Amino acid sequence: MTYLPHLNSIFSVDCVIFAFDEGELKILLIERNQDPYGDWFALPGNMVNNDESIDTAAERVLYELTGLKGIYMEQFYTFGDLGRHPKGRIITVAYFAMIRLTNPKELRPVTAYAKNASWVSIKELPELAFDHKSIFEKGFERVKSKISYQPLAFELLPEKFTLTQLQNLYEIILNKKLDKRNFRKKILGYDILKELDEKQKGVSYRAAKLYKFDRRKYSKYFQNELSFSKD
Amino acid sequence: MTYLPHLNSIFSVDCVIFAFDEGELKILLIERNQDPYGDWFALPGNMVNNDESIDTAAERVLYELTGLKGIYMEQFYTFGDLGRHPKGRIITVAYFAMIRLTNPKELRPVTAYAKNASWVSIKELPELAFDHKSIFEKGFERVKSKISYQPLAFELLPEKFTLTQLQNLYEIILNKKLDKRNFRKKILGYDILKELDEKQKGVSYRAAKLYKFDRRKYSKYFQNELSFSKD
DNA sequence: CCAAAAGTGTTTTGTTTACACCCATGG
DNA sequence: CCATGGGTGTAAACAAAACACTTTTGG
Repeated sequence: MTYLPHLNSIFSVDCVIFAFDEGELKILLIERNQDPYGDWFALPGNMVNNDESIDTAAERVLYELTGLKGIYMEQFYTFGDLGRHPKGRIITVAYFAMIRLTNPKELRPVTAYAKNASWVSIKELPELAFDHKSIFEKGFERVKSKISYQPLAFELLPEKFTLTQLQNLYEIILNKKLDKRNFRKKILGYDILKELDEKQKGVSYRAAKLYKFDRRKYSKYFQNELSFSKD
Repeated sequence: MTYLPHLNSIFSVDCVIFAFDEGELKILLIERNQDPYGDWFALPGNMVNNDESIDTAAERVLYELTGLKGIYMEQFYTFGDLGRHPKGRIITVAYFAMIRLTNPKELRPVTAYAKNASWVSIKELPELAFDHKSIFEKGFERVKSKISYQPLAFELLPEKFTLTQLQNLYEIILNKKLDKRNFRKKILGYDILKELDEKQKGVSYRAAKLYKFDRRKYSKYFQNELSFSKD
Protein backbone atom coordinates (compact mmCIF):
# COMPACT_ATOMS: atom_id res chain seq x y z
CA MET A 1 0.00 0.00 0.00
CA THR A 2 2.99 2.23 -0.22
CA TYR A 3 1.61 4.30 -3.04
CA LEU A 4 -1.32 5.37 -0.91
CA PRO A 5 -1.19 7.92 1.84
CA HIS A 6 -1.57 6.53 5.32
CA LEU A 7 -4.38 8.53 6.71
CA ASN A 8 -4.84 6.71 9.97
CA SER A 9 -8.52 6.73 9.36
CA ILE A 10 -10.82 4.66 11.43
CA PHE A 11 -14.07 3.14 10.52
CA SER A 12 -16.68 1.27 12.39
CA VAL A 13 -20.03 -0.37 11.92
CA ASP A 14 -23.17 0.48 13.87
CA CYS A 15 -26.28 -1.64 13.95
CA VAL A 16 -29.93 -0.81 14.36
CA ILE A 17 -31.27 -4.16 15.51
CA PHE A 18 -35.03 -4.44 15.40
CA ALA A 19 -37.24 -6.89 17.23
CA PHE A 20 -40.95 -7.17 17.84
CA ASP A 21 -41.67 -7.73 21.50
CA GLU A 22 -44.78 -7.28 23.62
CA GLY A 23 -46.57 -5.63 20.75
CA GLU A 24 -43.91 -3.04 20.31
CA LEU A 25 -41.11 -2.44 17.89
CA LYS A 26 -37.85 -2.29 19.81
CA ILE A 27 -34.19 -1.81 19.09
CA LEU A 28 -31.19 -3.07 20.96
CA LEU A 29 -29.26 -0.40 22.80
CA ILE A 30 -26.08 -0.67 24.81
CA GLU A 31 -24.89 1.43 27.68
CA ARG A 32 -21.40 2.60 26.98
CA ASN A 33 -18.72 2.08 29.55
CA GLN A 34 -16.08 4.42 28.26
CA ASP A 35 -15.70 8.00 27.22
CA PRO A 36 -16.70 9.82 25.20
CA TYR A 37 -20.35 9.50 26.07
CA GLY A 38 -19.60 7.22 29.01
CA ASP A 39 -22.85 5.84 30.48
CA TRP A 40 -24.84 7.02 27.48
CA PHE A 41 -27.09 4.78 25.48
CA ALA A 42 -25.83 3.99 22.02
CA LEU A 43 -26.38 1.73 19.07
CA PRO A 44 -24.26 -1.39 19.19
CA GLY A 45 -21.21 -0.98 17.03
CA ASN A 46 -17.55 -1.65 16.81
CA MET A 47 -14.41 -1.02 14.86
CA VAL A 48 -13.92 -2.98 11.68
CA ASN A 49 -10.88 -5.22 11.91
CA ASN A 50 -8.26 -5.24 9.22
CA ASP A 51 -9.01 -8.79 8.25
CA GLU A 52 -12.79 -8.69 7.97
CA SER A 53 -15.23 -7.20 5.53
CA ILE A 54 -17.69 -4.61 6.77
CA ASP A 55 -20.54 -7.09 6.41
CA THR A 56 -18.64 -9.53 8.58
CA ALA A 57 -17.96 -6.86 11.15
CA ALA A 58 -21.67 -6.08 11.36
CA GLU A 59 -22.48 -9.76 11.78
CA ARG A 60 -19.85 -10.01 14.48
CA VAL A 61 -21.29 -7.09 16.43
CA LEU A 62 -24.70 -8.69 16.32
CA TYR A 63 -23.33 -12.06 17.31
CA GLU A 64 -21.39 -10.72 20.24
CA LEU A 65 -24.50 -9.15 21.68
CA THR A 66 -27.16 -11.68 20.87
CA GLY A 67 -25.42 -14.94 20.07
CA LEU A 68 -27.34 -15.02 16.80
CA LYS A 69 -26.00 -15.79 13.37
CA GLY A 70 -27.53 -15.92 9.93
CA ILE A 71 -29.77 -12.97 10.64
CA TYR A 72 -31.09 -10.70 7.94
CA MET A 73 -28.93 -7.58 7.87
CA GLU A 74 -28.71 -4.83 5.38
CA GLN A 75 -26.33 -1.95 5.03
CA PHE A 76 -28.26 1.29 4.68
CA TYR A 77 -25.96 4.29 4.91
CA THR A 78 -22.51 5.50 5.80
CA PHE A 79 -22.04 8.41 8.14
CA GLY A 80 -18.88 10.41 7.74
CA ASP A 81 -19.40 13.95 8.88
CA LEU A 82 -16.40 15.61 10.42
CA GLY A 83 -18.03 16.41 13.72
CA ARG A 84 -19.76 13.14 14.36
CA HIS A 85 -17.19 11.82 16.80
CA PRO A 86 -15.60 14.18 19.29
CA LYS A 87 -12.29 12.41 19.28
CA GLY A 88 -11.65 12.45 15.60
CA ARG A 89 -12.77 11.41 12.21
CA ILE A 90 -14.50 8.08 12.39
CA ILE A 91 -16.60 6.92 9.51
CA THR A 92 -19.29 4.47 10.38
CA VAL A 93 -21.20 2.13 8.12
CA ALA A 94 -24.70 1.52 9.42
CA TYR A 95 -26.70 -1.70 9.16
CA PHE A 96 -30.13 -2.69 10.23
CA ALA A 97 -31.02 -6.20 11.33
CA MET A 98 -34.32 -7.89 12.00
CA ILE A 99 -34.40 -10.53 14.65
CA ARG A 100 -36.95 -13.00 15.87
CA LEU A 101 -37.10 -12.88 19.64
CA THR A 102 -37.33 -16.25 21.25
CA ASN A 103 -38.77 -16.46 24.66
CA PRO A 104 -35.87 -16.21 27.04
CA LYS A 105 -34.90 -13.02 25.16
CA GLU A 106 -31.40 -13.66 26.28
CA LEU A 107 -28.75 -11.17 25.53
CA ARG A 108 -25.15 -11.58 26.27
CA PRO A 109 -23.50 -8.22 26.45
CA VAL A 110 -20.04 -9.64 26.52
CA THR A 111 -18.41 -6.86 24.62
CA ALA A 112 -15.73 -4.84 26.24
CA TYR A 113 -17.23 -1.50 25.40
CA ALA A 114 -20.73 -2.08 26.78
CA LYS A 115 -21.78 -2.64 30.33
CA ASN A 116 -25.36 -3.48 29.49
CA ALA A 117 -27.63 -4.16 26.56
CA SER A 118 -31.39 -3.96 26.45
CA TRP A 119 -34.38 -3.78 24.18
CA VAL A 120 -35.95 -0.35 24.07
CA SER A 121 -39.21 0.59 22.41
CA ILE A 122 -38.66 2.97 19.54
CA LYS A 123 -41.33 5.15 21.06
CA GLU A 124 -39.32 5.67 24.22
CA LEU A 125 -35.82 6.08 22.98
CA PRO A 126 -33.47 7.93 25.31
CA GLU A 127 -30.92 10.39 24.02
CA LEU A 128 -28.25 8.55 22.14
CA ALA A 129 -24.51 9.05 21.92
CA PHE A 130 -22.82 10.60 18.89
CA ASP A 131 -25.11 10.90 15.87
CA HIS A 132 -26.82 7.65 16.69
CA LYS A 133 -30.22 9.25 16.74
CA SER A 134 -29.88 10.18 13.09
CA ILE A 135 -28.55 6.76 12.29
CA PHE A 136 -31.55 5.15 13.90
CA GLU A 137 -33.90 7.46 12.06
CA LYS A 138 -32.40 6.80 8.68
CA GLY A 139 -32.46 3.06 9.32
CA PHE A 140 -36.05 3.13 10.45
CA GLU A 141 -37.00 5.13 7.38
CA ARG A 142 -35.41 2.50 5.23
CA VAL A 143 -37.26 -0.28 6.99
CA LYS A 144 -40.54 1.57 6.66
CA SER A 145 -40.15 2.04 2.97
CA LYS A 146 -38.90 -1.48 2.26
CA ILE A 147 -41.54 -3.24 4.30
CA SER A 148 -44.16 -2.47 1.67
CA TYR A 149 -42.46 -4.24 -1.17
CA GLN A 150 -40.17 -6.74 0.51
CA PRO A 151 -40.97 -9.36 3.10
CA LEU A 152 -38.93 -7.89 5.92
CA ALA A 153 -41.73 -8.20 8.41
CA PHE A 154 -41.56 -11.99 8.58
CA GLU A 155 -38.06 -11.77 9.98
CA LEU A 156 -39.46 -10.25 13.15
CA LEU A 157 -42.25 -12.74 13.76
CA PRO A 158 -42.07 -16.26 15.15
CA GLU A 159 -41.93 -18.86 12.44
CA LYS A 160 -45.63 -19.58 12.82
CA PHE A 161 -47.86 -16.56 13.10
CA THR A 162 -51.43 -15.47 12.61
CA LEU A 163 -52.55 -12.94 10.05
CA THR A 164 -53.57 -10.61 12.83
CA GLN A 165 -50.09 -10.69 14.30
CA LEU A 166 -48.69 -9.89 10.88
CA GLN A 167 -51.12 -7.05 10.42
CA ASN A 168 -50.33 -5.61 13.84
CA LEU A 169 -46.68 -5.55 12.96
CA TYR A 170 -47.32 -3.74 9.71
CA GLU A 171 -49.50 -1.25 11.52
CA ILE A 172 -46.82 -0.54 14.05
CA ILE A 173 -44.08 -0.12 11.52
CA LEU A 174 -46.13 1.98 9.14
CA ASN A 175 -47.81 3.78 12.01
CA LYS A 176 -51.29 3.53 10.58
CA LYS A 177 -54.34 1.39 10.87
CA LEU A 178 -54.99 -1.09 8.09
CA ASP A 179 -58.26 -2.61 7.02
CA LYS A 180 -58.44 -6.26 8.04
CA ARG A 181 -60.14 -7.55 4.94
CA ASN A 182 -58.02 -5.60 2.53
CA PHE A 183 -54.86 -6.57 4.33
CA ARG A 184 -55.67 -10.27 4.17
CA LYS A 185 -56.77 -10.11 0.56
CA LYS A 186 -53.53 -8.46 -0.40
CA ILE A 187 -51.07 -10.52 1.58
CA LEU A 188 -52.70 -13.80 0.61
CA GLY A 189 -52.86 -12.62 -2.97
CA TYR A 190 -49.08 -12.48 -3.12
CA ASP A 191 -49.09 -16.21 -2.49
CA ILE A 192 -46.01 -16.19 -0.30
CA LEU A 193 -47.63 -17.60 2.82
CA LYS A 194 -48.20 -21.24 3.58
CA GLU A 195 -51.30 -22.02 5.56
CA LEU A 196 -50.55 -24.59 8.24
CA ASP A 197 -52.86 -27.29 9.60
CA GLU A 198 -52.46 -25.77 12.96
CA LYS A 199 -54.12 -23.19 15.13
CA GLN A 200 -53.21 -20.77 17.79
CA LYS A 201 -53.35 -22.21 21.31
CA GLY A 202 -54.14 -20.87 24.73
CA VAL A 203 -56.37 -18.00 23.70
CA SER A 204 -59.80 -17.48 25.19
CA TYR A 205 -61.46 -16.79 21.89
CA ARG A 206 -61.66 -18.43 18.51
CA ALA A 207 -58.20 -19.65 17.64
CA ALA A 208 -56.66 -18.25 14.49
CA LYS A 209 -54.97 -20.25 11.77
CA LEU A 210 -51.23 -20.25 11.75
CA TYR A 211 -49.22 -19.40 8.68
CA LYS A 212 -45.59 -19.42 7.79
CA PHE A 213 -43.67 -17.49 5.25
CA ASP A 214 -42.86 -19.63 2.23
CA ARG A 215 -39.47 -18.63 0.97
CA ARG A 216 -39.70 -20.97 -2.01
CA LYS A 217 -42.83 -19.36 -3.33
CA TYR A 218 -41.42 -15.95 -2.67
CA SER A 219 -38.23 -16.46 -4.62
CA LYS A 220 -40.21 -17.99 -7.45
CA TYR A 221 -42.11 -14.80 -8.03
CA PHE A 222 -39.70 -12.17 -6.86
CA GLN A 223 -36.35 -13.58 -7.81
CA ASN A 224 -35.35 -10.15 -8.98
CA GLU A 225 -34.85 -8.78 -5.49
CA LEU A 226 -31.82 -9.65 -3.48
CA SER A 227 -32.29 -12.46 -1.01
CA PHE A 228 -33.83 -11.02 2.05
CA SER A 229 -32.62 -13.65 4.43
CA LYS A 230 -29.61 -15.87 4.63
CA ASP A 231 -30.55 -19.48 5.11
CA MET B 1 -7.95 9.04 19.78
CA THR B 2 -5.68 7.10 22.06
CA TYR B 3 -8.38 4.81 23.31
CA LEU B 4 -9.03 3.55 19.82
CA PRO B 5 -6.85 1.13 17.94
CA HIS B 6 -4.99 2.62 15.05
CA LEU B 7 -5.96 0.44 12.20
CA ASN B 8 -4.37 2.36 9.38
CA SER B 9 -7.47 1.85 7.38
CA ILE B 10 -8.01 3.72 4.22
CA PHE B 11 -11.22 4.81 2.71
CA SER B 12 -12.13 6.44 -0.49
CA VAL B 13 -15.10 7.69 -2.44
CA ASP B 14 -16.04 6.57 -5.94
CA CYS B 15 -18.53 8.35 -8.14
CA VAL B 16 -20.87 7.18 -10.83
CA ILE B 17 -21.46 10.41 -12.73
CA PHE B 18 -24.33 10.27 -15.16
CA ALA B 19 -25.03 12.53 -18.09
CA PHE B 20 -27.39 12.44 -21.03
CA ASP B 21 -25.56 13.04 -24.27
CA GLU B 22 -26.42 12.35 -27.88
CA GLY B 23 -29.49 10.44 -26.87
CA GLU B 24 -27.53 8.11 -24.65
CA LEU B 25 -26.98 7.74 -20.96
CA LYS B 26 -23.30 8.00 -20.23
CA ILE B 27 -21.02 7.89 -17.25
CA LEU B 28 -17.69 9.53 -16.71
CA LEU B 29 -14.74 7.15 -16.69
CA ILE B 30 -11.10 7.85 -16.10
CA GLU B 31 -8.07 6.02 -17.37
CA ARG B 32 -5.82 5.20 -14.49
CA ASN B 33 -2.18 6.11 -14.67
CA GLN B 34 -0.84 4.02 -11.86
CA ASP B 35 -0.85 0.45 -10.66
CA PRO B 36 -2.74 -1.54 -9.73
CA TYR B 37 -4.93 -1.56 -12.82
CA GLY B 38 -2.65 0.91 -14.62
CA ASP B 39 -4.24 1.97 -17.94
CA TRP B 40 -7.59 0.45 -16.97
CA PHE B 41 -10.81 2.36 -17.06
CA ALA B 42 -12.26 3.13 -13.65
CA LEU B 43 -14.86 5.21 -11.90
CA PRO B 44 -13.54 8.54 -10.70
CA GLY B 45 -12.66 8.37 -7.06
CA ASN B 46 -10.17 9.43 -4.51
CA MET B 47 -9.06 9.05 -0.93
CA VAL B 48 -11.00 10.94 1.69
CA ASN B 49 -8.83 13.50 3.43
CA ASN B 50 -8.66 13.70 7.17
CA ASP B 51 -10.26 17.09 7.25
CA GLU B 52 -13.22 16.58 4.98
CA SER B 53 -16.49 14.72 5.25
CA ILE B 54 -17.21 11.94 2.81
CA ASP B 55 -19.83 14.09 1.10
CA THR B 56 -17.26 16.80 0.62
CA ALA B 57 -14.77 14.31 -0.74
CA ALA B 58 -17.30 13.16 -3.32
CA GLU B 59 -17.99 16.75 -4.32
CA ARG B 60 -14.29 17.37 -4.62
CA VAL B 61 -13.75 14.40 -6.91
CA LEU B 62 -16.52 15.63 -9.13
CA TYR B 63 -15.21 19.17 -9.13
CA GLU B 64 -11.68 18.15 -9.98
CA LEU B 65 -12.85 16.33 -13.08
CA THR B 66 -15.65 18.51 -14.33
CA GLY B 67 -15.24 21.88 -12.71
CA LEU B 68 -18.83 21.63 -11.56
CA LYS B 69 -20.18 22.42 -8.12
CA GLY B 70 -23.61 22.25 -6.58
CA ILE B 71 -24.49 19.10 -8.48
CA TYR B 72 -27.02 16.62 -7.21
CA MET B 73 -25.14 13.75 -5.59
CA GLU B 74 -26.33 10.94 -3.46
CA GLN B 75 -24.48 8.34 -1.50
CA PHE B 76 -25.80 4.88 -2.37
CA TYR B 77 -23.64 2.14 -0.93
CA THR B 78 -20.34 1.35 0.75
CA PHE B 79 -18.15 -1.41 -0.55
CA GLY B 80 -15.84 -3.07 1.92
CA ASP B 81 -15.09 -6.60 0.88
CA LEU B 82 -11.65 -7.83 1.75
CA GLY B 83 -10.60 -8.69 -1.75
CA ARG B 84 -11.84 -5.62 -3.53
CA HIS B 85 -8.44 -3.91 -3.70
CA PRO B 86 -5.34 -5.98 -4.42
CA LYS B 87 -3.07 -3.84 -2.29
CA GLY B 88 -5.02 -3.99 0.92
CA ARG B 89 -8.21 -3.15 2.65
CA ILE B 90 -9.76 -0.06 1.23
CA ILE B 91 -13.35 0.73 1.94
CA THR B 92 -15.06 2.92 -0.60
CA VAL B 93 -18.21 4.94 -0.24
CA ALA B 94 -20.03 5.22 -3.55
CA TYR B 95 -22.02 8.20 -4.83
CA PHE B 96 -23.95 8.86 -7.95
CA ALA B 97 -24.26 12.29 -9.51
CA MET B 98 -26.43 13.64 -12.28
CA ILE B 99 -25.00 16.35 -14.44
CA ARG B 100 -26.31 18.60 -17.16
CA LEU B 101 -23.90 18.59 -20.08
CA THR B 102 -23.37 21.99 -21.59
CA ASN B 103 -22.22 22.20 -25.10
CA PRO B 104 -18.49 22.33 -24.94
CA LYS B 105 -18.69 19.15 -22.79
CA GLU B 106 -15.43 20.24 -21.32
CA LEU B 107 -13.69 18.04 -18.87
CA ARG B 108 -10.60 18.86 -17.03
CA PRO B 109 -8.87 15.72 -15.95
CA VAL B 110 -6.41 17.51 -13.82
CA THR B 111 -6.17 14.86 -11.17
CA ALA B 112 -2.89 13.16 -10.52
CA TYR B 113 -4.24 9.67 -10.71
CA ALA B 114 -5.96 9.88 -14.10
CA LYS B 115 -4.45 10.48 -17.47
CA ASN B 116 -7.75 10.90 -19.24
CA ALA B 117 -11.44 11.19 -18.59
CA SER B 118 -14.28 10.59 -20.99
CA TRP B 119 -18.00 10.00 -21.27
CA VAL B 120 -18.86 6.44 -22.08
CA SER B 121 -22.29 5.08 -22.94
CA ILE B 122 -23.52 2.68 -20.34
CA LYS B 123 -24.26 0.27 -23.16
CA GLU B 124 -20.62 0.10 -24.16
CA LEU B 125 -18.80 0.04 -20.89
CA PRO B 126 -15.33 -1.45 -21.00
CA GLU B 127 -14.03 -3.67 -18.24
CA LEU B 128 -13.48 -1.63 -15.16
CA ALA B 129 -10.81 -1.73 -12.49
CA PHE B 130 -11.39 -3.20 -9.03
CA ASP B 131 -15.05 -3.90 -8.28
CA HIS B 132 -16.13 -0.80 -10.16
CA LYS B 133 -18.45 -2.77 -12.38
CA SER B 134 -20.53 -3.81 -9.37
CA ILE B 135 -20.42 -0.28 -8.03
CA PHE B 136 -21.75 1.06 -11.30
CA GLU B 137 -24.48 -1.57 -11.39
CA LYS B 138 -25.66 -0.87 -7.90
CA GLY B 139 -25.67 2.85 -8.57
CA PHE B 140 -27.59 2.46 -11.79
CA GLU B 141 -30.13 0.24 -10.05
CA ARG B 142 -30.64 2.97 -7.49
CA VAL B 143 -31.14 5.60 -10.15
CA LYS B 144 -33.60 3.40 -12.00
CA SER B 145 -35.70 2.85 -8.96
CA LYS B 146 -35.61 6.46 -7.77
CA ILE B 147 -36.40 8.02 -11.11
CA SER B 148 -39.99 6.87 -10.86
CA TYR B 149 -40.80 8.72 -7.69
CA GLN B 150 -38.23 11.50 -7.53
CA PRO B 151 -37.39 14.12 -10.12
CA LEU B 152 -33.85 12.97 -10.81
CA ALA B 153 -34.30 13.06 -14.54
CA PHE B 154 -34.45 16.84 -14.72
CA GLU B 155 -30.91 17.03 -13.43
CA LEU B 156 -29.69 15.49 -16.66
CA LEU B 157 -31.58 17.71 -19.08
CA PRO B 158 -30.89 21.25 -20.17
CA GLU B 159 -32.83 23.78 -18.20
CA LYS B 160 -35.39 24.11 -20.96
CA PHE B 161 -36.54 20.90 -22.50
CA THR B 162 -39.41 19.43 -24.46
CA LEU B 163 -41.69 16.72 -23.18
CA THR B 164 -40.39 14.38 -25.83
CA GLN B 165 -36.84 14.87 -24.61
CA LEU B 166 -37.98 14.10 -21.10
CA GLN B 167 -39.83 11.02 -22.22
CA ASN B 168 -36.82 9.77 -24.20
CA LEU B 169 -34.68 10.07 -21.11
CA TYR B 170 -37.15 8.09 -19.01
CA GLU B 171 -37.32 5.46 -21.70
CA ILE B 172 -33.58 5.10 -21.80
CA ILE B 173 -33.19 4.88 -18.06
CA LEU B 174 -36.09 2.51 -17.55
CA ASN B 175 -35.23 0.65 -20.73
CA LYS B 176 -38.78 0.49 -21.97
CA LYS B 177 -41.09 2.29 -24.33
CA LEU B 178 -43.65 4.63 -22.76
CA ASP B 179 -46.94 5.79 -24.19
CA LYS B 180 -46.74 9.41 -25.27
CA ARG B 181 -50.19 10.45 -24.14
CA ASN B 182 -50.03 8.65 -20.84
CA PHE B 183 -46.58 10.00 -20.13
CA ARG B 184 -47.64 13.58 -20.75
CA LYS B 185 -50.82 13.22 -18.78
CA LYS B 186 -48.92 11.89 -15.83
CA ILE B 187 -45.97 14.22 -15.78
CA LEU B 188 -48.16 17.31 -16.28
CA GLY B 189 -50.52 15.99 -13.64
CA TYR B 190 -47.80 16.22 -11.03
CA ASP B 191 -47.75 19.95 -11.67
CA ILE B 192 -44.03 20.31 -11.28
CA LEU B 193 -43.31 21.65 -14.73
CA LYS B 194 -43.57 25.21 -15.88
CA GLU B 195 -44.63 25.74 -19.44
CA LEU B 196 -42.54 28.44 -21.07
CA ASP B 197 -43.58 30.97 -23.75
CA GLU B 198 -40.92 29.57 -25.90
CA LYS B 199 -40.44 26.89 -28.49
CA GLN B 200 -37.74 24.66 -29.78
CA LYS B 201 -35.64 26.18 -32.57
CA GLY B 202 -33.85 24.84 -35.58
CA VAL B 203 -35.87 21.76 -36.14
CA SER B 204 -37.37 20.91 -39.50
CA TYR B 205 -40.72 19.93 -38.10
CA ARG B 206 -43.29 21.41 -35.82
CA ALA B 207 -41.45 22.99 -32.92
CA ALA B 208 -42.28 21.69 -29.46
CA LYS B 209 -43.07 23.78 -26.43
CA LEU B 210 -40.30 24.17 -23.91
CA TYR B 211 -40.77 23.44 -20.24
CA LYS B 212 -38.69 23.81 -17.19
CA PHE B 213 -38.75 22.01 -13.91
CA ASP B 214 -40.35 24.11 -11.22
CA ARG B 215 -38.56 23.43 -7.98
CA ARG B 216 -40.95 25.62 -6.02
CA LYS B 217 -44.01 23.67 -7.05
CA TYR B 218 -42.20 20.44 -6.44
CA SER B 219 -41.19 21.19 -2.89
CA LYS B 220 -44.68 22.43 -2.17
CA TYR B 221 -46.20 19.06 -2.84
CA PHE B 222 -43.38 16.70 -2.00
CA GLN B 223 -41.70 18.38 0.89
CA ASN B 224 -41.43 15.02 2.56
CA GLU B 225 -38.66 13.81 0.33
CA LEU B 226 -35.16 15.07 0.80
CA SER B 227 -34.17 17.91 -1.42
CA PHE B 228 -32.98 16.46 -4.65
CA SER B 229 -30.75 19.28 -5.67
CA LYS B 230 -28.58 21.69 -3.84
CA ASP B 231 -29.24 25.21 -4.98
C1' DC C 1 -46.68 18.96 -50.63
C1' DC C 2 -44.16 15.86 -47.94
C1' DA C 3 -41.67 14.14 -43.99
C1' DA C 4 -41.23 14.43 -39.20
C1' DA C 5 -42.53 14.99 -34.87
C1' DA C 6 -46.12 17.68 -31.80
C1' DG C 7 -50.18 17.52 -29.68
C1' DT C 8 -54.55 15.78 -27.91
C1' DG C 9 -59.33 12.26 -25.12
C1' DT C 10 -61.80 8.45 -24.35
C1' DT C 11 -62.57 3.70 -23.13
C1' DT C 12 -61.13 -0.37 -20.77
C1' DT C 13 -58.88 -2.67 -17.31
C1' DG C 14 -56.99 -3.34 -13.00
C1' DT C 15 -56.11 -1.77 -8.28
C1' DT C 16 -57.31 0.27 -4.02
C1' DT C 17 -60.52 1.65 -0.69
C1' DA C 18 -64.56 1.55 2.16
C1' DC C 19 -67.56 -0.97 4.71
C1' DA C 20 -70.55 -4.80 8.58
C1' DC C 21 -71.88 -9.01 10.02
C1' DC C 22 -71.69 -13.97 11.53
C1' DC C 23 -68.51 -17.55 13.62
C1' DA C 24 -65.82 -20.21 16.94
C1' DT C 25 -63.78 -20.67 21.33
C1' DG C 26 -62.69 -20.51 26.40
C1' DG C 27 -64.15 -19.22 30.58
C1' DC D 1 -74.17 -17.28 27.40
C1' DC D 2 -71.05 -13.80 26.74
C1' DA D 3 -66.81 -11.49 25.56
C1' DT D 4 -63.21 -11.57 22.30
C1' DG D 5 -61.07 -11.66 18.27
C1' DG D 6 -61.41 -14.72 13.63
C1' DG D 7 -63.04 -14.82 9.34
C1' DT D 8 -65.39 -13.35 5.04
C1' DG D 9 -67.33 -10.35 -0.10
C1' DT D 10 -68.99 -6.65 -2.79
C1' DA D 11 -69.53 -2.09 -4.63
C1' DA D 12 -67.42 2.43 -5.56
C1' DA D 13 -63.62 5.26 -6.56
C1' DC D 14 -59.48 5.82 -8.57
C1' DA D 15 -55.35 4.93 -11.28
C1' DA D 16 -53.15 2.77 -15.17
C1' DA D 17 -53.10 1.11 -19.81
C1' DA D 18 -54.46 0.85 -24.53
C1' DC D 19 -55.26 3.16 -28.49
C1' DA D 20 -55.12 6.81 -33.69
C1' DC D 21 -55.67 10.75 -35.81
C1' DT D 22 -54.96 15.88 -36.77
C1' DT D 23 -51.68 19.80 -36.60
C1' DT D 24 -47.58 22.42 -37.45
C1' DT D 25 -43.29 23.35 -39.50
C1' DG D 26 -39.12 23.49 -42.57
C1' DG D 27 -37.34 22.19 -46.62
